[in-house]
Amino acid sequence: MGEELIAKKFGLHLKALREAKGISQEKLGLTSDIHPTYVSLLERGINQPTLSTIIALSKSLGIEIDELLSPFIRNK
Amino acid sequence: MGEELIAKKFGLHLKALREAKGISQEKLGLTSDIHPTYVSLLERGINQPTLSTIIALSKSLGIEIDELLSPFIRNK
DNA sequence: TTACATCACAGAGTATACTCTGTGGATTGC
DNA sequence: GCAATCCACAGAGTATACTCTGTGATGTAA
Repeated sequence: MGEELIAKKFGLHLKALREAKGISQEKLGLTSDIHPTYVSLLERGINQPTLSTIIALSKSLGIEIDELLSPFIRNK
Repeated sequence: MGEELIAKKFGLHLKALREAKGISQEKLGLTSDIHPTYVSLLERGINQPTLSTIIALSKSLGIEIDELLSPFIRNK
């Protein structure tokens, strides 16, 4: 799987999870200490997150890491 | 959790998993298309991986992502 | 001793993750 | 109309992820 596809898949899933929680990119940025414009970059699949970003986002969304990364885990 | 601690935790776990499989950093690097010296950097907790690196490593180790990231997931 | 495997580590370079400021479009409510 | 919210996006800068080459230390086996 190419890196671009990985970023796109992650971005779509992140956006879906955020919208399911009913919070804005700005609010997610505030609670996760990630710049709102970078949340936008992630959701559009332009950049891919590092481990600490993944951890910060899942914590801020109130979910476990394996839920945030479920598109990349079989049987989920 | 600080970024350094995250990198250290991940590195120790990666090393344990790799040694459990009985393969060298060089071999893991070959099959995952990650430079062997970078595997060393990751295991020593100097750098932290991006999502695509996490995916490549878990694939190469023959495990799921949530097993590679289990130190950061509750109830695992 | 020699040879080989494995790894830590340095140093230098490239790619990209991430921040910050700002602009503008689309929507909603007053 | 105006104001406010939300977001895409540009552009520039800093930090760090990642590659590559090389050296040396350690252990093990012939």
